[in-house]
Amino acid sequence: MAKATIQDVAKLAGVSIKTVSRVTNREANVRQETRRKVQRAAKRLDYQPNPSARSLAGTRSYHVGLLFDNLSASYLMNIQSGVLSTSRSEGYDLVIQPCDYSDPKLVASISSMVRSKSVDGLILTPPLSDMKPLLKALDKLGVCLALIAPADPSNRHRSVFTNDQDACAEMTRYLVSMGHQRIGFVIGHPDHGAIGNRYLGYRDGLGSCGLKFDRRLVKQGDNTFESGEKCGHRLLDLEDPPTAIFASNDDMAAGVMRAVHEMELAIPGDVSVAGFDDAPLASQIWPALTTIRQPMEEMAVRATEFLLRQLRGETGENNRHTIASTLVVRESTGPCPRNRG
Amino acid sequence: MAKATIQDVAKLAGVSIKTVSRVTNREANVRQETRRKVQRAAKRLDYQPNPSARSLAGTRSYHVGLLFDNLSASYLMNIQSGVLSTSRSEGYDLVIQPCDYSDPKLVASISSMVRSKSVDGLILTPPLSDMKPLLKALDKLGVCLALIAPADPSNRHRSVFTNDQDACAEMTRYLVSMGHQRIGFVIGHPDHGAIGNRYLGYRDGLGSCGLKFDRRLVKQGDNTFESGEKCGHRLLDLEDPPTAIFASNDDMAAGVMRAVHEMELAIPGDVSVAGFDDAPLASQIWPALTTIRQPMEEMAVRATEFLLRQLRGETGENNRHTIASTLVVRESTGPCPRNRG
DNA sequence: AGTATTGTTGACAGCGTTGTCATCTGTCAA
DNA sequence: TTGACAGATGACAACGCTGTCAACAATACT
Repeated sequence: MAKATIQDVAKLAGVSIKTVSRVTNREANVRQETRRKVQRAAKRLDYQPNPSARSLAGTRSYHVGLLFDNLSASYLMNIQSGVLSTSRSEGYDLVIQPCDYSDPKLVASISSMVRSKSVDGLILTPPLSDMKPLLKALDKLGVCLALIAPADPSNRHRSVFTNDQDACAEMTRYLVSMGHQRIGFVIGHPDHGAIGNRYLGYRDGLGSCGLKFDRRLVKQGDNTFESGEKCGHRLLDLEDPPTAIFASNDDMAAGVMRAVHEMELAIPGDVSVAGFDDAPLASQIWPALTTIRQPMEEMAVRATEFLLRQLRGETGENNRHTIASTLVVRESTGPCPRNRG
Repeated sequence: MAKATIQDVAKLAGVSIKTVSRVTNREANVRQETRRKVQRAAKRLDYQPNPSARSLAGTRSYHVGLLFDNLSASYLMNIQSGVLSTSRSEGYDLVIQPCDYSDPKLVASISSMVRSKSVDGLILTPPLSDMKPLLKALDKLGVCLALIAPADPSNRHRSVFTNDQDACAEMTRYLVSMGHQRIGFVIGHPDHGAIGNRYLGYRDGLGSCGLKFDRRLVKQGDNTFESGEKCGHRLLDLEDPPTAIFASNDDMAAGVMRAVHEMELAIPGDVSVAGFDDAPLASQIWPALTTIRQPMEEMAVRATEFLLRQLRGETGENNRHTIASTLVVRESTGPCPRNRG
């Protein structure tokens, strides 16, 4: 009942261990018949290559790393789940590395981790996917990279994007279609790349509806609930407050909702609130949040596929993949009060 | 700049590789002076033992596994974070394994995973930590185990508990102290062990306040938001509905809150709502949820320490560790309406 | 027919570490 | 002084696999 090794399979199949190795690694130049013989033997013995031996002998570690900054971000579990299932299914193992993006020694500590764990490739989530010095250092180390939602669609690295900008333009147009003329916006963390595109989408949306952009209706948040609450208050305290507020993520939108409640205003009766992400929170809050669903897990799957393809040496022609985010209308948005009966 | 190996260290220190190995593994019978010489050399070369070589040559894999059932549970990130940092700091690596506890082939698939990844030890979260057949199978495989929040405090495995029962009794007494006489309760998923203790605590609390227990005020949920909403409606539809509802976790409490909102009742004006966990949701919802804070990350740290100690062969006298959960009063609970002005 | 080319297979040497066993040193009792 | 013994160190064979290279078979081209 001891674990079967490559030797056992070779003996049972009547070939050399090297041939078994070839079959296991899907190498070319093995006769169909031989291949099948080996596969049957492997199956009968429930053979599973020893990862340690593989990485010790070979040049690859069969590890991919997932780097993320903020443990508490609600979407991380989804990303992790996508990366995990995809890499596992291709025989790779996942090494998880939380890190602090504000740490001045970040590049050094990640580099050292990459070397000591010897990962073949790395998947970066925002805001790490935007840190040029980090990317450069990792390139130099020779690790393959795949980026999730970087701000800048440079072609140097394989990246997965969502159409943040278009989706936000759509959300804005939707709000306008409900009669809102003064729409507040809460910007996300400035270092968190792709989230900046949401602001651009907001402006696009305003523009395409012929509404003039008003700088006073835009406040700077930092992706946290607390910052959303603060910005919400600042917007509602304006002389001519907005009738709708669009926040760059759901956490901040929830913060805005709290501000609205604290002012004893009704949602969406007095103020409509919209978010972005479709975090679990969005549907569990009252009233349920109108938001934009970003298929995080799918993005992670795509990014991992990108990475693995690259590790296999396949030179895909396309380095970028865009995944559509979609508007989800729930209860937190409604007609503009001034336009109602 | 290539990675230093044990050979390099041995040469620099002027000893054999075996001695370096002894020092690295803190083995006995090495002269102080020799030990120091080796340590200096290792430091100078930034030597880090190759994990693959270690596990290939030795009997241990330096991997601990984390098994969990439900990817979406909000506390998983915290658990993972605790396990990760603790095991990493002791030179162990983490292998994550999401699984489906309702899968009839669960035991088989986990066993095979344990063998193929060859983990030295495993940390189980609910409801996996309660599945006797699984525990038995893993015991037979010879893996060390540490359980997080199992229902049954058997002494066979090292486990970490919270005082769910006491904390819930306290919450119940708190609600009674606010004048509530009819307190509804939403039970958690029946397979999710420790959560059952919360129901016991609720009954304890009622008892210690001299309130009679009313079976009609108790509804069975399954830990999800949706089940909380459903139970909330069933409770509020009673002829003599409760003035406070205590749900076994925050997700269900949020569901109850939605039900209350849908009935156009005020929180806590008409109905008080309380939860358990102190998930992020609890403080981001309006009104912020009164709940019980369960220090998940700390539990994970303790469980991991347990496991690592066991792997090191230290036979601790105590196999159990209890961590205190604490009441967090926020805005969703208030005086009973009938008792007010 | 002979030669070059391509496809298929195996022998064997590592990869960096630990486990086993042998060797060497020094200490202590007889 | 000798022998016994524990402590300290090293030589060397694994561990299970991949990479390299050589050998051979089959096919295509002169």
